[in-house]
Amino acid sequence: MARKTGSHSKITGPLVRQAAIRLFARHGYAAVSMRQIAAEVGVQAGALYLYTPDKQTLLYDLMRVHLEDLLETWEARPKPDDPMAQLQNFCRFHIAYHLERPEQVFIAYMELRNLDEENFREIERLRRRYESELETILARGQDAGVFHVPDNRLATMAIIAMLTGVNTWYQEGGRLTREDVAQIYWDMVRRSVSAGQ
Amino acid sequence: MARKTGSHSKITGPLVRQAAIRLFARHGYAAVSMRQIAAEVGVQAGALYLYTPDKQTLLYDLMRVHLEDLLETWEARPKPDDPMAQLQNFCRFHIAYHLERPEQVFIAYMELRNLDEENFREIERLRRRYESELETILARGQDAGVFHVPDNRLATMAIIAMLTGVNTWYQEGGRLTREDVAQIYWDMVRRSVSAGQ
DNA sequence: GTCTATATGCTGATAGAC
DNA sequence: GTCTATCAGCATATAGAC
Repeated sequence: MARKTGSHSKITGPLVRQAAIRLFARHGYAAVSMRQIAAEVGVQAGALYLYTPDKQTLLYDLMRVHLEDLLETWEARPKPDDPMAQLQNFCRFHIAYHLERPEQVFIAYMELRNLDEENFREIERLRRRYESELETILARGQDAGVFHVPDNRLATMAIIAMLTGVNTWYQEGGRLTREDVAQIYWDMVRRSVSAGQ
Repeated sequence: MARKTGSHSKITGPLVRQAAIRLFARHGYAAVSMRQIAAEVGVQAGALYLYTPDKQTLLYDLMRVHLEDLLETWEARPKPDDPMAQLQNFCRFHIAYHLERPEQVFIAYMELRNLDEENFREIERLRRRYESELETILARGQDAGVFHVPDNRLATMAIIAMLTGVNTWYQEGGRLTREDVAQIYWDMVRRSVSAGQ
């Protein structure tokens, strides 16, 4: 792991972030020491402070960037016209995006309580922005008479919890591909917001 | 917080468990020290070791007892005959039981990675036993032609994630009572496993 | 840009007095 | 049953050499 002295600032920064993601996801923020992160990167602990002012900011930045990327990617995605296609689009996007980066997703959910109050508020603001994207789709579909949802806010939370839950059990190379899973979940979501039998 | 010297073993044990639940749920296992737990109880740190051999076992016991109580309470509950009523029964039970003890639920989900390998296996075994209760209900309903579920295992995971998600946003004394929430979620679950339009 | 060395303080757990 | 005192180790963060 040892690395020779030299100029590496352009690559060490990302390596620090990558090592922190791996270790925070596996052991938890509080259980991981700056020494462990440094060892993973191949530098001494002191050198980390060239790339982050402190451990707390390192965690906050990981979560903030994750949520900003999520929102940016979603917003850049072409949007279908009708509500049913919009909901399908959201479900497929959510599952695909979250399965693609399980460690960041895990950190963003599990380490909220380790954020400073101010950092916590900003992360929650970003999360609410994402949730409101789905809530808007549901509201429009409800108005159009396509969806029959007893409560928009609850349906939003229920669907997001259901979709994000895939990350807790999905295993690459298992019985089902990501597309299989996305298809099956979309089928359940579709029926959960459609008129009952 | 200070407490006078004396014989309190019958109450101190439960108080230690209660304090650990509160603190682990709020700050996370790794971030909580034995000294903090002791201070919350009103004893010195050394006294805790009369009630648990070590910190790891304290965590494990909290999670194990929580899951054992969950299973025991579920198993003692009268079971309806037809699959639709069984599913409704499960949904209402799950939401009610989990909203009643949010801290234990939180710990049981968030602190899995802080368990020793052996302890982890036992906790996972208990969780699987609970999940299989729902899976069995879905399988029977599928056989009876009442449910139309594309994949039993996935539907089980999807429904449990959806129901447990209530704990992340529900606030006592808010817009909706627990019964309102249980009713709305049951409505969505029912439609998600019924034949589509 | 990275290193070594260090400050200051907290950690889990134990020993022995009362 | 609880206390005080303590061990040995690791934590975050910084200072200064190269």
